[in-house]
Amino acid sequence: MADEVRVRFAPSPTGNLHVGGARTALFNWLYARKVGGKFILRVEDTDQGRSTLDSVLGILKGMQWLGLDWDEGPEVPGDYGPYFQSERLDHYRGYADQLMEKQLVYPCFCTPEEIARIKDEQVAAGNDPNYDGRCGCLSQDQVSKMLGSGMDYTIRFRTPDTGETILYDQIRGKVVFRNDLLEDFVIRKSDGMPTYNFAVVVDDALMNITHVIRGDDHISNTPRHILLYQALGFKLPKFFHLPMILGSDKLRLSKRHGAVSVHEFDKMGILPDAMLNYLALLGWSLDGKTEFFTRKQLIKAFSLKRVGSNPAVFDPAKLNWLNASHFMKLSVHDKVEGVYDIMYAEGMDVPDLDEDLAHQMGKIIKLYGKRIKNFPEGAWTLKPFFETYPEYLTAAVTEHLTDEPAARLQVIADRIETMEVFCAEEVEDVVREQAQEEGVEAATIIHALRVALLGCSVSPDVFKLCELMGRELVLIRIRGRQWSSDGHGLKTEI
RNA sequence: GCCGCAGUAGAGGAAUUGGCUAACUCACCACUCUUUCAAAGUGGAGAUUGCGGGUUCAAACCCCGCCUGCGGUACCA
Repeated sequence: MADEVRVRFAPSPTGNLHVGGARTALFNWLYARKVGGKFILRVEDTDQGRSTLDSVLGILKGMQWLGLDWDEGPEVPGDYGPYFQSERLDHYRGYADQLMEKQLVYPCFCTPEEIARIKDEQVAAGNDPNYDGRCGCLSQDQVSKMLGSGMDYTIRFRTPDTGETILYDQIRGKVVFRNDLLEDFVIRKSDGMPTYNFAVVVDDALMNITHVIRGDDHISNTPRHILLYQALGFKLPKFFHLPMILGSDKLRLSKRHGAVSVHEFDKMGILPDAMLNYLALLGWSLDGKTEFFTRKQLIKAFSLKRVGSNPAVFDPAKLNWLNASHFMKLSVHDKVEGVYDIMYAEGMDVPDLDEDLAHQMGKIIKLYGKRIKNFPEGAWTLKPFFETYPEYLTAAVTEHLTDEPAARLQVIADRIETMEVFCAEEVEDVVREQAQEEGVEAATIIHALRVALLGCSVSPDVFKLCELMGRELVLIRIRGRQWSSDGHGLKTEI
């Protein structure tokens, strides 16, 4: 099992699971599932000020919604736990001590203010604003004395002054960093917590992570990580730096661009599989042609070799299109359930979902076909079928339900009432006959009828609609109200 | 400022990695059919591959310079 692939997603709980994080998680998960490795979820909560339990819960929920199951992590015990960094302090302390013994790190007593001043001075002198490593030159005596006095201190890593650190990134290739440009960086904060740069390295090594797949915002931190791996005598994992996901203005994706956290997409009616599919297309492609993937197909097709290196703009329109493709593949049964859930959640007036209702809803959904592209749309589409009167759109009434056609509908209603068999074909016959008798286009009656029935001017075949609504409801809608011809919708209620 | 990454139609993104007219998808436009709408049919437009040089018979691809965006330069991750 020495060669087992182990990858991880390591979010910091400072907010909900967001598109960028979800994509990173997805690529790790896909790779693990593809090669039969392990996918680990680790919570990086070393920032005591910003980490919250709510965020942890939100992230777990987001992962679960997407169906990105982890093999080790919160709620899933494993051999490498705990999986919260705040519970792994002993490890960091142990390795920090080890480095201290080897003189590879040193305590730094400078306050943040002093550091800022040092850097300002350096800038003023025309140098790079790097910490000058002065505490690294303190004598043993001085150090013990200051330590004894109970002063706050951080621990800094002594970076080499010469040479280069080379990252062989599996996506970008060779990236060279000059060591003299790296300042002695902090590995432990004065509150005793490790910094990110230290904790990732210790944890990735201890958890036997073989492939580090993360956002490319970490690429500049990687030389620090490599130096730490070397200092600690750990074996280097393979690094993959994924391109960023940007907003429409090519700026880092944020709330300004609309929905960014996965639960918002859930609320919009995006299906988890569609979200996964779309996210996969951001930075990865199979052949540039295939765009639709089920979860299974994605696992099968995915390859880190086909991950690109240029940032991608998040396009909600394409997400919606892809979502509709996934939605269309759903069974009627699934659509009914999803639509019902939303109707219920939205407080629409629906009876309990029994077999009859499911059957009825299924028929409507089938009739609407591709017009319904997601659950919320379905809910709003079905709503009028469960009310006495729909909401009448003024524009629709004004256009199609003026006095004349409205009057014609009353005649139609009378004929509908007396017809022997109430069905689509019969209603259509009646409407067409009526149109012919009055010498008008059937379309004008059809349009009027549609608006009378639904309140809007868009729907599938009206006659089939009638059949689904049932004679009683159709009559109520035609006769129950009068419409104002001045364009202001309803005039009176009878 | 310094260091790093990236730049192919509006967006995603292909191009056997030096070789045909730079694919394909979304978005957009037009026309058609219809009972309105539609992811229904048909067609269309949109790219000096960021810019400028160079190497070559041949450059999206290699070399040099520049520009732009982003990231790092934190006791954030």
